[in-house]
Amino acid sequence: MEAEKIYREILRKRNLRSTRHRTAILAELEKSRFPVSAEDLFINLKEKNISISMSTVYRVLDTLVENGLVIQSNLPGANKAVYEVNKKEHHHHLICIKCRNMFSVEGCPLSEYEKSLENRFGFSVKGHTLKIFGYCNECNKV
Amino acid sequence: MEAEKIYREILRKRNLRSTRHRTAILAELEKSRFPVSAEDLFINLKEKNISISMSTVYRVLDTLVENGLVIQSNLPGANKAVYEVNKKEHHHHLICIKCRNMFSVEGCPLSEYEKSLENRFGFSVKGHTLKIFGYCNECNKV
DNA sequence: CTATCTGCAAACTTTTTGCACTTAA
DNA sequence: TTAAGTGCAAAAAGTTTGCAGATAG
Repeated sequence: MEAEKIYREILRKRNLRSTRHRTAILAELEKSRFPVSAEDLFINLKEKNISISMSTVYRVLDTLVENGLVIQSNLPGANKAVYEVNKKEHHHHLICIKCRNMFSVEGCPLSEYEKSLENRFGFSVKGHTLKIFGYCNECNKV
Repeated sequence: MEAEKIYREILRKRNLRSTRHRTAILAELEKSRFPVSAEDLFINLKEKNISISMSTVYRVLDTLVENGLVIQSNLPGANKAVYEVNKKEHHHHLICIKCRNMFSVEGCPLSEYEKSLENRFGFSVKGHTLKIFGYCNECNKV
């Protein structure tokens, strides 16, 4: 149960109570290769015989998002949110328009661009999201 | 009624019937400085005494999106979609986290980056969305 | 012990759908 | 004339909330 200790630690740092559900959801997000919806989480936890309700899933996700542990985003066309752990390394997403999987890529080519926006428009940049759409390596093969 | 002719033309090119509602929604989107929700459109049209129902707004938006005339997107945290005309010039969005307005910026710094993704991951890029969050010029002044 | 978390059921918001009627071409 | 568009009301899908009971610290 090393992993569980880590989550308790993370939560404690933010003055958040560490509950069975919060650690379970963090663990679940941590091990997922790509962002998942609230319902995905609900189903995954149920499969592990963790008893939880949708309202708790949403409430836990809300607190985790508010505390910067989790990132919430929306795919165009899908009218539900997806969630992923906030890896502190800034990253972006490759989204396959065939299999709908979402992959993370580290690194970011935008810092120069952001500076230019501040100069041109007086817009002070606090962050950004970049999503790249296309066909993933697997789907290209087919 | 020059403008109306233009929309009829645009629709005809795609083999879409030109209806009062389609041209009205296109016109509405065209003149909006930033993306609007289905409900915004509904209200704006009602204010102009154009009789329309929400289902028609959604159905019209769906066809316009399918035919590439309109772009649909979702802001994280807001659980509703927003729509804008698809200006063929590729552009990005500045989103003010205070006043929530969304501004368009032309130009794009990402073509080199996209090539590198194709090389590194075998991911064939078909498009991307970039949203920049921060404080707009107005909100910075306050 | 007590503030916080949780489950349930109900409410709310956004979007979709079936069907009868209307309209563009 | 007729295939496509529309309004209405109802349903679906996603998310939020109030409240009574459970739990972490």
